[in-house]
Amino acid sequence: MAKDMHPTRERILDAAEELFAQRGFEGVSIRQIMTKAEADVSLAYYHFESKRDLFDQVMLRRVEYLNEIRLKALEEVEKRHPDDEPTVEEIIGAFTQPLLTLLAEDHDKWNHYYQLIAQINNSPDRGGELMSRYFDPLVSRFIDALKRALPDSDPADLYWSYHFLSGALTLTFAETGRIDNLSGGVCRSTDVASVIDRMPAFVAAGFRALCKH
Amino acid sequence: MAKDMHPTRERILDAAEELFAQRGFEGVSIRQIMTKAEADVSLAYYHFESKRDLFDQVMLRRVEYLNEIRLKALEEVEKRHPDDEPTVEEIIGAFTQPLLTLLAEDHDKWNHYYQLIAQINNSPDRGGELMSRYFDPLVSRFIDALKRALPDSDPADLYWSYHFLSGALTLTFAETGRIDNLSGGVCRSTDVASVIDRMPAFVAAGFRALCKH
DNA sequence: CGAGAATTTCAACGATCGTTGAATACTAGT
DNA sequence: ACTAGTATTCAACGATCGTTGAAATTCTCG
Repeated sequence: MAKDMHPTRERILDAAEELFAQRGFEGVSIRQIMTKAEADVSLAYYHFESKRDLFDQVMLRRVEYLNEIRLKALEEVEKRHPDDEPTVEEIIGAFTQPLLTLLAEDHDKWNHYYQLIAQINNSPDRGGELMSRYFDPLVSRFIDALKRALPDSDPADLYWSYHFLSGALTLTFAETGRIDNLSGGVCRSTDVASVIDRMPAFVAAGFRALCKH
Repeated sequence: MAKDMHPTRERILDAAEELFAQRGFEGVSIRQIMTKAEADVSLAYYHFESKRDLFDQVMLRRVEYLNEIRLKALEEVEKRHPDDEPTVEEIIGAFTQPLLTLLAEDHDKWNHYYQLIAQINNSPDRGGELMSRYFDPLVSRFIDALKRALPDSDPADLYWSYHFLSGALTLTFAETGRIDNLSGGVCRSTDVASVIDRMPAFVAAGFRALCKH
Protein backbone atom coordinates (compact mmCIF):
# COMPACT_ATOMS: atom_id res chain seq x y z
CA MET A 1 0.00 0.00 0.00
CA ALA A 2 1.57 3.26 -1.13
CA LYS A 3 1.67 6.04 1.39
CA ASP A 4 0.07 8.57 -0.96
CA MET A 5 -3.29 7.07 -1.75
CA HIS A 6 -4.33 10.51 -2.99
CA PRO A 7 -1.83 11.63 -5.62
CA THR A 8 -3.64 14.88 -6.36
CA ARG A 9 -3.79 15.76 -2.71
CA GLU A 10 -0.05 15.17 -2.45
CA ARG A 11 0.62 17.33 -5.52
CA ILE A 12 -1.38 20.15 -3.96
CA LEU A 13 0.55 19.79 -0.70
CA ASP A 14 3.86 19.83 -2.59
CA ALA A 15 2.95 22.97 -4.49
CA ALA A 16 1.59 24.69 -1.39
CA GLU A 17 4.66 23.73 0.63
CA GLU A 18 7.01 25.28 -1.91
CA LEU A 19 5.03 28.48 -2.44
CA PHE A 20 4.21 29.06 1.24
CA ALA A 21 7.91 28.59 2.02
CA GLN A 22 8.95 31.16 -0.56
CA ARG A 23 6.33 33.86 -0.10
CA GLY A 24 4.48 33.12 3.13
CA PHE A 25 0.84 32.31 3.82
CA GLU A 26 -0.63 35.58 2.63
CA GLY A 27 1.82 35.96 -0.23
CA VAL A 28 0.39 33.05 -2.17
CA SER A 29 -3.09 32.53 -3.56
CA ILE A 30 -4.99 29.28 -3.88
CA ARG A 31 -5.03 29.84 -7.63
CA GLN A 32 -1.22 30.06 -7.80
CA ILE A 33 -0.94 26.88 -5.76
CA MET A 34 -3.38 24.99 -7.96
CA THR A 35 -1.72 26.23 -11.12
CA LYS A 36 1.61 24.86 -9.91
CA ALA A 37 -0.12 21.64 -8.88
CA GLU A 38 -1.72 21.47 -12.35
CA ALA A 39 -5.20 21.00 -10.96
CA ASP A 40 -8.47 22.89 -10.92
CA VAL A 41 -8.98 25.59 -8.30
CA SER A 42 -11.99 23.85 -6.79
CA LEU A 43 -9.99 20.75 -6.01
CA ALA A 44 -8.32 22.66 -3.22
CA TYR A 45 -11.70 22.77 -1.49
CA TYR A 46 -12.48 19.15 -2.23
CA HIS A 47 -9.29 17.93 -0.57
CA PHE A 48 -9.03 20.63 2.11
CA GLU A 49 -11.43 22.73 4.12
CA SER A 50 -9.87 26.13 3.53
CA LYS A 51 -6.62 27.87 2.78
CA ARG A 52 -5.73 27.84 6.46
CA ASP A 53 -6.48 24.12 6.66
CA LEU A 54 -4.26 23.50 3.64
CA PHE A 55 -1.46 25.34 5.41
CA ASP A 56 -1.95 23.28 8.56
CA GLN A 57 -1.90 20.04 6.58
CA VAL A 58 1.36 21.09 4.93
CA MET A 59 2.86 21.49 8.37
CA LEU A 60 1.38 18.30 9.77
CA ARG A 61 2.43 16.11 6.85
CA ARG A 62 6.06 15.93 7.94
CA VAL A 63 6.23 17.13 11.53
CA GLU A 64 5.46 13.81 13.16
CA TYR A 65 8.17 11.89 11.32
CA LEU A 66 10.60 14.76 11.83
CA ASN A 67 10.10 14.80 15.59
CA GLU A 68 10.33 11.03 15.72
CA ILE A 69 13.69 10.82 13.98
CA ARG A 70 15.19 13.60 16.07
CA LEU A 71 13.99 12.02 19.28
CA LYS A 72 15.50 8.74 18.15
CA ALA A 73 18.85 10.48 17.58
CA LEU A 74 18.77 11.81 21.14
CA GLU A 75 17.94 8.38 22.55
CA GLU A 76 20.83 6.86 20.60
CA VAL A 77 23.20 9.36 22.13
CA GLU A 78 21.88 8.66 25.63
CA LYS A 79 22.14 4.93 25.05
CA ARG A 80 25.83 5.42 24.34
CA HIS A 81 26.20 6.86 27.86
CA PRO A 82 24.62 4.39 30.27
CA ASP A 83 26.72 5.60 33.20
CA ASP A 84 27.62 9.24 32.55
CA GLU A 85 25.86 12.12 30.76
CA PRO A 86 26.33 12.86 27.05
CA THR A 87 28.32 15.98 26.20
CA VAL A 88 26.62 19.17 25.11
CA GLU A 89 28.12 18.67 21.63
CA GLU A 90 26.53 15.25 21.33
CA ILE A 91 23.11 16.56 22.35
CA ILE A 92 23.27 19.50 19.94
CA GLY A 93 24.45 17.12 17.25
CA ALA A 94 21.42 14.91 17.82
CA PHE A 95 19.25 18.00 17.49
CA THR A 96 20.77 19.23 14.22
CA GLN A 97 22.29 16.25 12.41
CA PRO A 98 19.01 14.46 11.54
CA LEU A 99 17.84 17.56 9.71
CA LEU A 100 20.82 17.33 7.42
CA THR A 101 20.45 13.59 6.98
CA LEU A 102 16.89 14.00 5.76
CA LEU A 103 17.94 16.83 3.45
CA ALA A 104 20.63 14.63 1.92
CA GLU A 105 18.18 11.76 1.45
CA ASP A 106 15.57 13.79 -0.40
CA HIS A 107 16.50 17.41 -0.91
CA ASP A 108 13.42 18.67 -2.72
CA LYS A 109 11.18 17.08 -0.16
CA TRP A 110 12.68 18.67 2.94
CA ASN A 111 14.22 21.89 1.67
CA HIS A 112 10.95 23.76 1.27
CA TYR A 113 9.61 22.36 4.51
CA TYR A 114 12.59 23.70 6.45
CA GLN A 115 12.24 27.08 4.76
CA LEU A 116 8.62 27.18 5.84
CA ILE A 117 9.56 26.45 9.44
CA ALA A 118 12.24 29.13 9.31
CA GLN A 119 9.72 31.68 8.18
CA ILE A 120 7.20 30.70 10.83
CA ASN A 121 9.79 30.76 13.60
CA ASN A 122 10.52 34.43 12.98
CA SER A 123 6.95 35.55 12.35
CA PRO A 124 5.75 37.88 15.11
CA ASP A 125 2.12 37.25 14.18
CA ARG A 126 1.53 33.58 15.08
CA GLY A 127 5.06 32.22 14.97
CA GLY A 128 5.40 31.49 18.66
CA GLU A 129 2.05 29.76 18.84
CA LEU A 130 2.69 27.53 15.82
CA MET A 131 6.25 26.59 16.71
CA SER A 132 5.24 25.72 20.27
CA ARG A 133 2.36 23.58 19.06
CA TYR A 134 4.54 21.50 16.77
CA PHE A 135 7.92 21.38 18.48
CA ASP A 136 7.72 22.13 22.20
CA PRO A 137 7.43 18.50 23.37
CA LEU A 138 10.54 17.51 21.43
CA VAL A 139 12.47 20.62 22.43
CA SER A 140 11.61 20.17 26.11
CA ARG A 141 13.06 16.68 25.87
CA PHE A 142 16.32 18.09 24.50
CA ILE A 143 16.45 20.82 27.10
CA ASP A 144 16.06 18.22 29.85
CA ALA A 145 19.07 16.41 28.43
CA LEU A 146 21.03 19.65 28.33
CA LYS A 147 20.01 20.38 31.91
CA ARG A 148 21.63 17.11 32.99
CA ALA A 149 24.75 17.84 30.92
CA LEU A 150 25.03 21.28 32.52
CA PRO A 151 24.11 20.73 36.17
CA ASP A 152 23.38 23.67 38.49
CA SER A 153 22.71 25.97 35.55
CA ASP A 154 20.09 28.69 35.73
CA PRO A 155 16.99 27.56 33.81
CA ALA A 156 16.63 30.99 32.20
CA ASP A 157 20.19 30.71 30.85
CA LEU A 158 19.33 27.33 29.38
CA TYR A 159 16.18 28.55 27.68
CA TRP A 160 17.85 31.61 26.25
CA SER A 161 20.72 29.46 25.01
CA TYR A 162 18.24 27.26 23.22
CA HIS A 163 16.66 30.39 21.81
CA PHE A 164 20.02 31.36 20.28
CA LEU A 165 20.37 27.87 18.84
CA SER A 166 16.88 28.04 17.40
CA GLY A 167 17.56 31.37 15.69
CA ALA A 168 20.85 30.21 14.23
CA LEU A 169 19.37 26.95 13.02
CA THR A 170 16.29 28.34 11.35
CA LEU A 171 18.21 31.14 9.63
CA THR A 172 20.44 28.44 8.20
CA PHE A 173 17.53 26.56 6.71
CA ALA A 174 15.95 29.72 5.35
CA GLU A 175 18.75 29.75 2.74
CA THR A 176 18.26 33.43 1.99
CA GLY A 177 21.53 33.87 0.09
CA ARG A 178 22.59 36.67 2.40
CA ILE A 179 25.87 35.03 3.41
CA ASP A 180 26.72 34.53 -0.25
CA ASN A 181 26.66 38.30 -0.72
CA LEU A 182 28.31 39.10 2.59
CA SER A 183 31.19 36.68 2.16
CA GLY A 184 31.71 37.47 -1.51
CA GLY A 185 31.20 33.82 -2.41
CA VAL A 186 33.34 32.25 0.30
CA CYS A 187 30.22 30.73 1.89
CA ARG A 188 27.06 29.52 0.19
CA SER A 189 23.61 29.46 1.78
CA THR A 190 22.79 26.22 0.04
CA ASP A 191 25.76 24.49 1.63
CA VAL A 192 23.79 23.46 4.68
CA ALA A 193 26.19 20.62 5.42
CA SER A 194 28.93 23.16 6.11
CA VAL A 195 26.76 24.79 8.73
CA ILE A 196 25.61 21.67 10.46
CA ASP A 197 29.25 20.65 10.82
CA ARG A 198 30.09 23.93 12.50
CA MET A 199 27.01 24.46 14.60
CA PRO A 200 27.56 21.94 17.43
CA ALA A 201 30.98 23.38 18.26
CA PHE A 202 29.73 26.97 18.13
CA VAL A 203 26.53 26.39 20.06
CA ALA A 204 28.00 24.01 22.63
CA ALA A 205 30.65 26.60 23.51
CA GLY A 206 27.89 29.16 23.91
CA PHE A 207 25.86 26.90 26.20
CA ARG A 208 28.88 26.23 28.36
CA ALA A 209 29.85 29.88 28.60
CA LEU A 210 26.34 30.92 29.63
CA CYS A 211 25.17 27.98 31.76
CA LYS A 212 28.20 27.38 33.96
CA HIS A 213 27.39 28.75 37.38
CA MET B 1 12.62 72.97 12.10
CA ALA B 2 10.88 69.73 13.00
CA LYS B 3 12.16 66.60 11.36
CA ASP B 4 8.72 65.52 10.22
CA MET B 5 7.67 68.27 7.89
CA HIS B 6 5.02 65.88 6.58
CA PRO B 7 3.00 64.63 9.54
CA THR B 8 0.62 62.58 7.41
CA ARG B 9 3.48 60.89 5.62
CA GLU B 10 4.98 59.97 8.98
CA ARG B 11 1.66 58.59 10.23
CA ILE B 12 1.43 56.41 7.13
CA LEU B 13 4.98 55.17 7.66
CA ASP B 14 4.24 54.40 11.31
CA ALA B 15 1.13 52.42 10.46
CA ALA B 16 2.85 50.57 7.61
CA GLU B 17 5.85 49.77 9.80
CA GLU B 18 3.69 48.19 12.47
CA LEU B 19 1.47 46.20 10.11
CA PHE B 20 4.28 45.03 7.81
CA ALA B 21 6.20 43.88 10.89
CA GLN B 22 3.25 41.87 12.17
CA ARG B 23 1.92 40.31 9.00
CA GLY B 24 4.51 40.81 6.26
CA PHE B 25 4.41 42.72 3.00
CA GLU B 26 1.74 40.63 1.32
CA GLY B 27 -0.25 40.12 4.50
CA VAL B 28 -1.28 43.76 4.74
CA SER B 29 -3.31 45.86 2.35
CA ILE B 30 -2.93 49.55 1.61
CA ARG B 31 -6.44 50.01 2.87
CA GLN B 32 -5.61 48.47 6.25
CA ILE B 33 -2.54 50.68 6.53
CA MET B 34 -4.48 53.83 5.69
CA THR B 35 -7.27 52.92 8.07
CA LYS B 36 -4.74 52.62 10.90
CA ALA B 37 -3.13 55.88 9.78
CA GLU B 38 -6.58 57.51 9.77
CA ALA B 39 -6.14 58.86 6.27
CA ASP B 40 -7.74 58.36 2.88
CA VAL B 41 -6.58 55.46 0.72
CA SER B 42 -5.45 57.73 -2.10
CA LEU B 43 -3.04 59.57 0.16
CA ALA B 44 -0.81 56.52 0.07
CA TYR B 45 -0.26 57.21 -3.62
CA TYR B 46 0.20 60.91 -3.12
CA HIS B 47 3.04 60.42 -0.64
CA PHE B 48 4.47 57.21 -2.12
CA GLU B 49 4.78 55.71 -5.57
CA SER B 50 3.44 52.24 -4.81
CA LYS B 51 3.03 49.68 -2.06
CA ARG B 52 6.56 48.43 -2.72
CA ASP B 53 7.91 51.97 -2.51
CA LEU B 54 6.09 52.48 0.79
CA PHE B 55 7.75 49.35 2.11
CA ASP B 56 11.18 50.56 0.97
CA GLN B 57 10.64 53.96 2.61
CA VAL B 58 9.69 52.24 5.87
CA MET B 59 13.02 50.44 5.78
CA LEU B 60 15.03 53.49 4.72
CA ARG B 61 13.57 55.81 7.33
CA ARG B 62 15.61 54.35 10.18
CA VAL B 63 18.40 52.29 8.64
CA GLU B 64 20.86 55.12 8.17
CA TYR B 65 20.69 56.30 11.78
CA LEU B 66 20.77 52.71 13.00
CA ASN B 67 23.95 51.90 11.08
CA GLU B 68 25.53 55.15 12.20
CA ILE B 69 25.00 54.53 15.90
CA ARG B 70 26.26 50.95 15.71
CA LEU B 71 29.35 52.00 13.80
CA LYS B 72 30.00 54.65 16.42
CA ALA B 73 29.78 52.00 19.15
CA LEU B 74 32.43 49.93 17.36
CA GLU B 75 34.72 52.94 16.94
CA GLU B 76 34.36 53.71 20.65
CA VAL B 77 35.47 50.20 21.50
CA GLU B 78 38.44 50.44 19.16
CA LYS B 79 39.38 53.82 20.57
CA ARG B 80 39.62 52.19 23.98
CA HIS B 81 42.30 49.87 22.56
CA PRO B 82 44.90 52.05 20.86
CA ASP B 83 47.64 49.43 21.26
CA ASP B 84 45.95 46.02 21.35
CA GLU B 85 42.81 44.58 19.78
CA PRO B 86 39.38 44.67 21.46
CA THR B 87 38.04 41.37 22.75
CA VAL B 88 35.41 39.43 20.87
CA GLU B 89 32.96 40.21 23.67
CA GLU B 90 33.50 43.93 23.26
CA ILE B 91 32.94 43.77 19.50
CA ILE B 92 29.78 41.70 19.83
CA GLY B 93 28.61 44.08 22.53
CA ALA B 94 29.08 47.03 20.20
CA PHE B 95 27.01 45.16 17.62
CA THR B 96 24.10 44.35 19.92
CA GLN B 97 24.04 46.90 22.73
CA PRO B 98 23.02 49.94 20.61
CA LEU B 99 19.91 48.07 19.50
CA LEU B 100 18.81 47.75 23.10
CA THR B 101 19.71 51.34 23.89
CA LEU B 102 17.46 52.61 21.11
CA LEU B 103 14.67 50.29 22.21
CA ALA B 104 14.91 51.65 25.75
CA GLU B 105 14.86 55.24 24.50
CA ASP B 106 11.72 54.88 22.39
CA HIS B 107 10.19 51.44 22.50
CA ASP B 108 7.24 51.90 20.14
CA LYS B 109 9.48 53.49 17.56
CA TRP B 110 12.05 50.71 17.28
CA ASN B 111 10.15 47.61 18.33
CA HIS B 112 8.20 47.25 15.12
CA TYR B 113 11.20 48.16 13.02
CA TYR B 114 13.26 45.37 14.57
CA GLN B 115 10.41 42.92 14.05
CA LEU B 116 10.30 43.91 10.41
CA ILE B 117 14.03 43.28 10.01
CA ALA B 118 13.68 39.92 11.75
CA GLN B 119 11.02 38.87 9.31
CA ILE B 120 13.01 40.00 6.30
CA ASN B 121 16.18 38.28 7.49
CA ASN B 122 14.47 34.89 7.44
CA SER B 123 12.48 35.38 4.26
CA PRO B 124 13.74 33.04 1.52
CA ASP B 125 12.11 35.19 -1.15
CA ARG B 126 14.08 38.46 -1.08
CA GLY B 127 15.51 38.38 2.41
CA GLY B 128 19.14 37.96 1.45
CA GLU B 129 18.98 40.69 -1.13
CA LEU B 130 17.32 43.22 1.17
CA MET B 131 19.47 42.51 4.23
CA SER B 132 22.65 42.76 2.15
CA ARG B 133 21.55 46.04 0.63
CA TYR B 134 20.92 47.69 3.99
CA PHE B 135 23.43 46.10 6.34
CA ASP B 136 26.40 44.54 4.52
CA PRO B 137 28.70 47.61 4.74
CA LEU B 138 28.23 47.83 8.50
CA VAL B 139 28.50 44.08 9.02
CA SER B 140 31.68 43.85 6.95
CA ARG B 141 33.17 46.49 9.20
CA PHE B 142 32.36 44.38 12.28
CA ILE B 143 33.69 41.22 10.66
CA ASP B 144 36.97 42.98 9.92
CA ALA B 145 37.25 43.85 13.59
CA LEU B 146 36.50 40.24 14.54
CA LYS B 147 39.12 39.06 12.06
CA ARG B 148 41.73 41.09 13.91
CA ALA B 149 40.52 39.83 17.28
CA LEU B 150 40.73 36.24 16.03
CA PRO B 151 43.91 36.13 13.94
CA ASP B 152 44.67 33.20 11.64
CA SER B 153 41.01 32.14 11.61
CA ASP B 154 39.42 30.64 8.53
CA PRO B 155 37.25 33.30 6.83
CA ALA B 156 34.47 30.77 6.26
CA ASP B 157 34.38 30.04 9.98
CA LEU B 158 34.10 33.76 10.66
CA TYR B 159 31.24 34.28 8.22
CA TRP B 160 29.31 31.29 9.49
CA SER B 161 29.83 32.46 13.05
CA TYR B 162 28.36 35.80 12.12
CA HIS B 163 25.51 33.95 10.46
CA PHE B 164 24.75 32.24 13.79
CA LEU B 165 24.87 35.58 15.55
CA SER B 166 22.54 37.09 12.98
CA GLY B 167 20.00 34.31 13.40
CA ALA B 168 20.05 34.49 17.17
CA LEU B 169 19.78 38.28 17.18
CA THR B 170 16.91 38.59 14.74
CA LEU B 171 14.91 35.83 16.39
CA THR B 172 15.26 37.78 19.61
CA PHE B 173 13.81 40.92 18.10
CA ALA B 174 11.00 39.03 16.44
CA GLU B 175 9.45 38.64 19.91
CA THR B 176 7.29 35.73 18.84
CA GLY B 177 6.39 34.61 22.36
CA ARG B 178 7.70 31.12 21.69
CA ILE B 179 10.11 31.10 24.60
CA ASP B 180 7.30 32.17 26.91
CA ASN B 181 5.47 28.96 26.08
CA LEU B 182 8.57 26.78 26.04
CA SER B 183 9.91 27.98 29.38
CA GLY B 184 6.52 28.04 31.06
CA GLY B 185 6.91 31.71 31.90
CA VAL B 186 10.50 31.61 33.13
CA CYS B 187 11.59 33.71 30.14
CA ARG B 188 9.66 36.40 28.32
CA SER B 189 10.09 37.33 24.67
CA THR B 190 9.53 40.98 25.44
CA ASP B 191 12.42 41.01 27.90
CA VAL B 192 14.94 41.87 25.22
CA ALA B 193 17.33 43.33 27.77
CA SER B 194 17.77 39.87 29.28
CA VAL B 195 18.88 38.55 25.92
CA ILE B 196 21.24 41.33 25.04
CA ASP B 197 22.95 40.80 28.39
CA ARG B 198 23.47 37.12 27.64
CA MET B 199 24.27 37.26 23.96
CA PRO B 200 27.85 38.57 23.99
CA ALA B 201 29.03 35.80 26.31
CA PHE B 202 27.23 33.10 24.34
CA VAL B 203 28.24 34.31 20.91
CA ALA B 204 31.81 35.21 21.80
CA ALA B 205 32.37 31.71 23.15
CA GLY B 206 31.00 30.34 19.89
CA PHE B 207 33.28 32.53 17.79
CA ARG B 208 36.30 31.45 19.80
CA ALA B 209 35.43 27.77 19.62
CA LEU B 210 34.96 27.87 15.87
CA CYS B 211 37.60 30.40 14.74
CA LYS B 212 40.60 29.24 16.73
CA HIS B 213 42.88 27.40 14.30
C1' DC C 1 -22.39 -4.20 -17.76
C1' DG C 2 -24.26 -1.18 -14.32
C1' DA C 3 -24.77 1.26 -9.72
C1' DG C 4 -22.73 4.17 -6.44
C1' DA C 5 -18.98 6.56 -4.76
C1' DA C 6 -14.98 9.24 -5.46
C1' DT C 7 -12.87 12.70 -8.10
C1' DT C 8 -12.63 16.51 -11.32
C1' DT C 9 -14.52 20.36 -14.14
C1' DC C 10 -17.07 24.60 -14.99
C1' DA C 11 -19.05 28.82 -13.89
C1' DA C 12 -19.85 32.07 -10.82
C1' DC C 13 -20.66 34.82 -6.00
C1' DG C 14 -19.36 38.94 -3.35
C1' DA C 15 -15.35 40.99 -1.33
C1' DT C 16 -11.16 43.03 -1.54
C1' DC C 17 -6.99 44.06 -3.92
C1' DG C 18 -3.50 47.93 -5.93
C1' DT C 19 -4.01 51.86 -8.38
C1' DT C 20 -5.78 56.14 -10.74
C1' DG C 21 -8.04 60.75 -12.32
C1' DA C 22 -10.62 64.40 -11.25
C1' DA C 23 -12.63 67.39 -8.02
C1' DT C 24 -12.15 69.78 -3.60
C1' DA C 25 -9.97 72.03 0.48
C1' DC C 26 -6.16 74.19 2.55
C1' DT C 27 -1.92 77.36 2.91
C1' DA C 28 1.47 80.51 1.33
C1' DG C 29 3.16 84.70 -0.59
C1' DT C 30 1.93 88.99 -3.33
C1' DA D 1 -8.46 89.15 -2.22
C1' DC D 2 -5.99 86.36 -5.77
C1' DT D 3 -3.13 82.91 -7.09
C1' DA D 4 -0.15 78.95 -7.06
C1' DG D 5 1.00 75.10 -5.16
C1' DT D 6 0.27 71.54 -1.57
C1' DA D 7 -2.66 68.36 0.62
C1' DT D 8 -6.84 65.72 0.86
C1' DT D 9 -11.27 63.64 -0.60
C1' DC D 10 -14.40 60.96 -3.58
C1' DA D 11 -15.60 57.62 -6.83
C1' DA D 12 -14.33 54.22 -9.55
C1' DC D 13 -11.30 50.84 -12.85
C1' DG D 14 -10.10 46.02 -13.79
C1' DA D 15 -7.94 42.20 -11.55
C1' DT D 16 -7.70 38.91 -8.28
C1' DC D 17 -9.01 37.05 -3.91
C1' DG D 18 -11.24 32.82 -1.05
C1' DT D 19 -15.00 30.09 -1.59
C1' DT D 20 -19.15 27.48 -3.30
C1' DG D 21 -22.88 24.57 -5.88
C1' DA D 22 -23.89 21.77 -9.33
C1' DA D 23 -22.77 19.18 -13.33
C1' DA D 24 -19.67 15.98 -15.52
C1' DT D 25 -16.36 12.51 -15.37
C1' DT D 26 -13.73 8.58 -13.70
C1' DC D 27 -13.12 4.75 -10.68
C1' DT D 28 -14.64 0.59 -7.76
C1' DC D 29 -16.78 -3.39 -7.25
C1' DG D 30 -20.77 -6.46 -7.59
